[in-house]
Amino acid sequence: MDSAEIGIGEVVRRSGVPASTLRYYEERGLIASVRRQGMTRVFSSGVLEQLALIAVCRTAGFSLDEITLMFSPDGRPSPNRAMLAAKADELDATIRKLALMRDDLRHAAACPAPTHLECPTFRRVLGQA
Amino acid sequence: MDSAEIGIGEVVRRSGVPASTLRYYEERGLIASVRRQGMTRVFSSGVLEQLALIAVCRTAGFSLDEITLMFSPDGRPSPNRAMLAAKADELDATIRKLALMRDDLRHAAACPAPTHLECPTFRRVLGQA
DNA sequence: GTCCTACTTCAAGTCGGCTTGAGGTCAAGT
DNA sequence: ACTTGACCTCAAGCCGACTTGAAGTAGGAC
Repeated sequence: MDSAEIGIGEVVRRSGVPASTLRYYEERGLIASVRRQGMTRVFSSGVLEQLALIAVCRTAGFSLDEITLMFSPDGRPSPNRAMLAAKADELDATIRKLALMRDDLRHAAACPAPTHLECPTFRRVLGQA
Repeated sequence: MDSAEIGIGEVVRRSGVPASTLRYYEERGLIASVRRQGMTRVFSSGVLEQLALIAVCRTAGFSLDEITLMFSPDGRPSPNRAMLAAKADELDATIRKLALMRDDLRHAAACPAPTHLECPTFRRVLGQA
């Protein structure tokens, strides 16, 4: 088990996520503290992984509401398999666009042509969107 | 050449981007209308490709300011090749995370294990963030 | 016992990215 | 001449995701 209990300060130190954001996420139901010790929150160390997961989802463009629907506050995926699969497909389309874009950026960084929008390499990405 | 001139209404119809957003983008310097006809804007049809480019960049998580720096309002990439290459690298890292995440979502949609965070397949993504 | 530091709540503020609304202009149709 | 509809400007509003600030508390070191 990696269910060691850690305080909010340690979560901040180890995750880089500010305390204000942790409280906000808890309020929104994205994470949960296991209990209170006096007034202060006690988290399971598993929250660090949940935070990583949330960060990746945010990068992927999902809103906090969407993430809440995808994963319960204990970090387990939602039982709604269809939704997860749909999100995976969404993500897959995004990834393909971004890969083209990445290639085009590299090309743009290298290619000296002034009329870039007429360069066939560069134009590929535009057909996708 | 695809420098046909089109009105804002046609840009809206063909791009799906609302007129308010087009005006906002113009104000921000992301796009430019070639001239005014009376009071109304006239765009080059190339603006449709610029809008597609902007949409992809937004999906990639770039801010309007970043996009402004990367591409001039006529759609040509910024002369700052180092920045473009850096953005490409950034994007590449993002793509790798998203690809892991996509695989994990698919796995989560298929895998019935309740203790998902302990599943090795699922945990890969967390090491990356 | 009182000082410090880490924590707490709650309301309000900020920022990016648009959207909305009021009020005006212009060109074409009837 | 007048209405309609597409466009305009400018200021204000809105939403998501946080951040900030004021005011309070719990627990340990001295």
